[in-house]
Amino acid sequence: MEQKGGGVIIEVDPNSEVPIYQQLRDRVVEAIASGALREGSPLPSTRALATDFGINFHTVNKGYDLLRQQRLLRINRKSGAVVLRDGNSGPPAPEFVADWTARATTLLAEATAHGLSREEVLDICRTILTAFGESQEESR
Amino acid sequence: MEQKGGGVIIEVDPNSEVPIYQQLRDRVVEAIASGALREGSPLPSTRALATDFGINFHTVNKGYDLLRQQRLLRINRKSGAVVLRDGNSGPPAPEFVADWTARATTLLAEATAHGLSREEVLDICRTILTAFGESQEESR
Amino acid sequence: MEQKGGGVIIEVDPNSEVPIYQQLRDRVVEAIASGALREGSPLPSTRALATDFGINFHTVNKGYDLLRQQRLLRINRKSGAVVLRDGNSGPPAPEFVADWTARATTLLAEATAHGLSREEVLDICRTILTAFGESQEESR
Amino acid sequence: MEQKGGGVIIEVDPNSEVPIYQQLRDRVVEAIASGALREGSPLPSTRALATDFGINFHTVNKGYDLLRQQRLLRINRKSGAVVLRDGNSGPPAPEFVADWTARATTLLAEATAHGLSREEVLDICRTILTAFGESQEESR
DNA sequence: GTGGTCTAGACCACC
DNA sequence: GTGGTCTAGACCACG
Repeated sequence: MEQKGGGVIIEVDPNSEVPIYQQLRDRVVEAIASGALREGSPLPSTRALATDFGINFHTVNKGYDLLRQQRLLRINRKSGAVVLRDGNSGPPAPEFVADWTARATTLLAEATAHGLSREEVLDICRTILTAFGESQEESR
Repeated sequence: MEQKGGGVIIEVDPNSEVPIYQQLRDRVVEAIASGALREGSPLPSTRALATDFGINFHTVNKGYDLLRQQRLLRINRKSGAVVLRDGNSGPPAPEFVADWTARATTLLAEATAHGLSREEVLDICRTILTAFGESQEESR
Repeated sequence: MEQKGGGVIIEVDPNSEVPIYQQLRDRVVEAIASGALREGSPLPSTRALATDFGINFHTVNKGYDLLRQQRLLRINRKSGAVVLRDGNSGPPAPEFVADWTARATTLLAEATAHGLSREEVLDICRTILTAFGESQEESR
Repeated sequence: MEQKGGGVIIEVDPNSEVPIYQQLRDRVVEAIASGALREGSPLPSTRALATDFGINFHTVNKGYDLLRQQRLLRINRKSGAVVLRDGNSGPPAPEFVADWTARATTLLAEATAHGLSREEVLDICRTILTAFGESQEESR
């Protein structure tokens, strides 16, 4: 999956533990967060992306469907898949925040239990979020 | 699963879509992060916890096994399951940090894509981590 | 478990003191080392292999799971179990080498303590490794 | 467990995955291979070693028993545990060689499957065996 | 009484 | 059809 400029945005690892459709979803979410994809950006057709990755197009379909369920993607028969929202499209739904907080709690607990200090965890998070922000600047 | 003081530490929802053994793992990790469980703390025997939750002991076994794989639990034939480390047991393995950071990237991307600002995300993380810290204070 | 050519690759002894799922893991590892199984080779479905061996499919599952944990097997819902790597799939992870060396130290110490000389031990190792290499040649 | 010279020979890690009695056995075998312990060398009494390690003396007993089963240790009520043989006490029993070769096959297969080449494996084995030999020189 | 192993059989989700 | 999950119940080794 490539950008107009030629930079490859998305890659998946067929040998990874995590299912391919899940990887696809994750990479698209990250691309939206980093600004590489924005509200209204078109995504490749499922078949095009499937041949691109050398995977079954049902797998791509499933990944897209996950994104649709999360209100990040709109899928039309004629216009294909279009990014439905990005970081600048307004505040999140309250139920999303609740669900996300629960999942964040588990993830942060894992870091804490393994010995990362409060400040180390926050530093990592800051670094990740800053990287998103900088990419957004660039892509404007 | 209860503490000496009588407070229930861990609960599991058999109707959730996330597997029971996974929930068990998550709750134990959170209990370690919050200080409710510490290095050396004994966990209930698989059979005892199973009857406690009204689930099969194999399910408990699988959850405990996940924690063992993550080096958070030691399982002995005689002494049962014992917490192997907590937040004060020293720094994490480098591989863990790398893996955790990758997972955190995806989770933070999700928040960003849905419209949470950098500061909002950091505030939520701070709140969660502070709650862990305060619980640890209490349990001293 | 058989090959196309008809040769039986894997056998398991239900009366051994070593657990069946462990035997299964060991035999698969040896089959990969000898070239009988290669990167991409499909393994029988858990249920099929179970009836083949006259054992329960949960036991096969556990053996397959061990191989998955060691990054030797990929398990998909649709394509079943597939060998993830073999001797020609690139160098090992450093952690693996460290862990393996520790285990090899104990095993070689055992031979030395029982009176096998340095050269005798190396000869046995050479013979085993050569047998692996020859099988790989044949299966090309 | 210490030598006359003061050097600690044996240490066990209570937090390891591998059972303590197994670690004890492994360390004793390695000590014999390296020449730190020789035919006739006395081992500490089970109770002394147990208090030394801060473990149950039954655990030490079990470790010693494994060594007795392998004809490496003789246990008398009055004279305590004595090393029964070392690398210079003559050739091994044929059945030991057969059993050892089978276990070595599995271990070497693991290395091969993970990508270590024949020569790399042999180099590691040579290094380990050389380290044993050099220690034996020193301890003469 | 503990965990470890194995069997048997059920239902689910996915493709 | 596949694997994933859960339940139920059995026997063993260990301590």
